[in-house]
Amino acid sequence: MSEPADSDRASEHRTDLRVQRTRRRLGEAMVELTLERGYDALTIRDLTERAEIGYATFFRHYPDKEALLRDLLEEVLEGLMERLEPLTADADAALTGALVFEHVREHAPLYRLLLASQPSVDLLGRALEVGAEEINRSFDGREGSPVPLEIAAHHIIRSFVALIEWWLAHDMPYPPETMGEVYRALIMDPAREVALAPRPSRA
Amino acid sequence: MSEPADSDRASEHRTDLRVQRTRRRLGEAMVELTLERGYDALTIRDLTERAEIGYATFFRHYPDKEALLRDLLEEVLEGLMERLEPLTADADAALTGALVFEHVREHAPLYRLLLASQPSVDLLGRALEVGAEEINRSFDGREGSPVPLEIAAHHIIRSFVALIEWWLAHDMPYPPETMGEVYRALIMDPAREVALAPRPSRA
Amino acid sequence: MSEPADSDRASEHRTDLRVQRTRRRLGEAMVELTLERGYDALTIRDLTERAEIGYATFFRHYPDKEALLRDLLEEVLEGLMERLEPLTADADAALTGALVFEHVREHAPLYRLLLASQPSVDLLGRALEVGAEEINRSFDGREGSPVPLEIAAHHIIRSFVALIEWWLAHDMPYPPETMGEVYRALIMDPAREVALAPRPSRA
Amino acid sequence: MSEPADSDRASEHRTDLRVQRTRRRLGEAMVELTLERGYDALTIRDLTERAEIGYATFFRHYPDKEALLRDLLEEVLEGLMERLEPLTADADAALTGALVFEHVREHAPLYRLLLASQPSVDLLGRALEVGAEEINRSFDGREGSPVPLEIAAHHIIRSFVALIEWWLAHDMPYPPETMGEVYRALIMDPAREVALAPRPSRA
DNA sequence: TCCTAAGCGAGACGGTACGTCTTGTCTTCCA
DNA sequence: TGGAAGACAAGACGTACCGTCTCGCTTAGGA
Repeated sequence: MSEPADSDRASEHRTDLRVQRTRRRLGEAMVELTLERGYDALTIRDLTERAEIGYATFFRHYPDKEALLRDLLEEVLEGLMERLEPLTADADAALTGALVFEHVREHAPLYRLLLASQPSVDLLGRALEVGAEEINRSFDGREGSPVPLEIAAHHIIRSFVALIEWWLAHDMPYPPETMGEVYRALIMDPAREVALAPRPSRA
Repeated sequence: MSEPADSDRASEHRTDLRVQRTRRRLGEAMVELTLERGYDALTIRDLTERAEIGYATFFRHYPDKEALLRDLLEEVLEGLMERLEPLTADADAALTGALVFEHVREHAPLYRLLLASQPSVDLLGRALEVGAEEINRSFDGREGSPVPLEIAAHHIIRSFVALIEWWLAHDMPYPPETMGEVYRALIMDPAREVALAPRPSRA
Repeated sequence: MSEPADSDRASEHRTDLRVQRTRRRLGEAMVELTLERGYDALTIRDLTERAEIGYATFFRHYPDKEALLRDLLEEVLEGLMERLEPLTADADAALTGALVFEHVREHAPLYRLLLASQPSVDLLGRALEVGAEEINRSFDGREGSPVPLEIAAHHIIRSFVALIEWWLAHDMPYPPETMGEVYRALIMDPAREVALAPRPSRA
Repeated sequence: MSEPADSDRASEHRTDLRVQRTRRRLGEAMVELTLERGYDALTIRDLTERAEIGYATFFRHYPDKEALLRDLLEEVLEGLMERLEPLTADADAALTGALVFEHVREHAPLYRLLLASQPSVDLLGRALEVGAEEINRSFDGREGSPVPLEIAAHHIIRSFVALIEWWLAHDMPYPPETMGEVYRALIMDPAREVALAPRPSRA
């Protein structure tokens, strides 16, 4: 159940079992090697040797290293974005935050990959800008305050990710629920208070 | 006058004026090209061509691309660290924060370079860990709270940098003083409250 | 009816009509493409595309490009060798020569293929050495002369082929009979005179 | 004295001693390996390994394998063409022929290379067509005969080369003078007689 | 007439060579 | 004599081709 849908990754070759096996091996090699030696230092030859496939075969599946990375992260990034959406003004921050941390824990290797490869290919960054914009809209129309709204939105998203990074780097020492509380206390509640003067009652 | 102390950068060639000229040109080329095309995409050949020096000459001054980067950023990173130190529990957050933003504005190109090259060579990251540790120590001994101290320290540092990033990316639309206030309201005050004293019960 | 005996070409697949069709198409593609672009430049993919058969199917019939070539040329080479045999010392050179040119004209495409592929796969060369040896034997025992017999034999064969090459390259501008005469006058008669009898002193 | 002018081979790099060394090594490797395994079978990697230079270095000197071949053969082909020119109707065939065989003997390895690479890159063939045309012109205006002039010219050139081929393949068993006589007796005199009815007196 | 063996198209795959590009070292040349 | 120019080794990249293989579909030709 943890790897249910290998089916929809890339556009072609969907049916052949060999194709799935090759791509799975490449993905595993990518995760392992990126965490061992860093994304940039990886050679395509390294990947194919670790995956035990032919060198040229790599290019039959992906045009370059980054394409494989995207393919691997696409799914988890979508999952993250879905769970980030509810971070609107009114939702229960601790709860929705905890759900994100749960998701991170379930896909820890891919999240580590996402963060380790961030520098070269800023997949995360571009996704987060979308997220920030969304929060910006959801807050919009509320009463102003000393802190501009767009700054608050950006702050929420970036600080959240920094929290995730810290959590993974320290091997998830607290449960997702605790991290959700931390998120609410340290990030979401202050942002609400400061960017939207009267904090909406959570009933 | 603006760049008086070229003296201590690298180990050799200290006296020759040509050496200073060569390094200055390389530094300028690095800043320009990194902002144009990204740090990773830069070739040493690109740098030497833009700087109008011989290809091999580069290696007489720096062992690789990263060494040039370090040389350029060393100074500004030190300046940043100095201004980050006062961010202890009791200092006036808005004021000390504003000083940091002032420093950023004065060295905007180098800060852009610092942030643009962040992925590949995490100079900033390692510096910030030191900063976080420092904050951690300055907070230490205080009374506990729902948010672990180390998380709060990490959060303060990272969120601050994210704020700087946003400010630079949006071409510094607010004055440093305003940004200092934002920093205090959005980051420092909440962190103090939540990590150093039992938050008032919300029930 | 024009190609009745496709039966003995290769060892297997003898009965199936589809096999014969596939091989015929490959042969035609080989002839066309070699004359268009040269034997060496041909890709097996080119052949199968022109022949409108599957790529892998090629290898079900021939282990490599050269095997197809051999298969195509085997028959015509045998025909050539048969017609070269009578070129002994005493036969009527003009007549037997003309028979060879007739054979060339009848199988002009294959002879062009033979000559165009000569460099890479010296089928012709090895066949001709056999021919030269045969002539050598047929001349043997005759009286010596200023020109060593083995040289004369080699000369007869090679010059003959050069004549054929010229004739094909210029689109057979003379009838086989004329070429037979040319062969006799330019090659065979002089060789006889010079290798078999003491040439009259020119002093 | 046998290899006096390495200086003018290709267009650039003329002065550097390293360049000359590299090219000399590549040339030697080309000659050795072509005679060992054939021109077509040669890999650029083979050449660079035998020459003990880096793989990529090859391409700094020649765009491909054929360019190296041309560079090597340019000089000797010119020498051959010069010595082929005097083969006009009136020159002393045995003498001028002998000069060609001398040239071949002096540059035997390069001539072997020329003949071994003939298939793929018909340097020789194209040169010889020029030679044949020249002979054609020099004969022209003479009285006709049963053998068309253009055929005779082609025959002279091709048969001569076939003679050279035989001589090299059999390790030059006769001296150049003898081969010059053979050439006159087997090729030139008959061609004169048959293509230009009254042979011009040589006195 | 059916049914079984085969030929066949499609295409994934491992492997190898190519020609290009970049890095860092080292040598040659020149001012 | 010291710095600029650039040749060089090493090796990654992405492309092209070869020859092998497996999977299903179709079809020939014997029962």
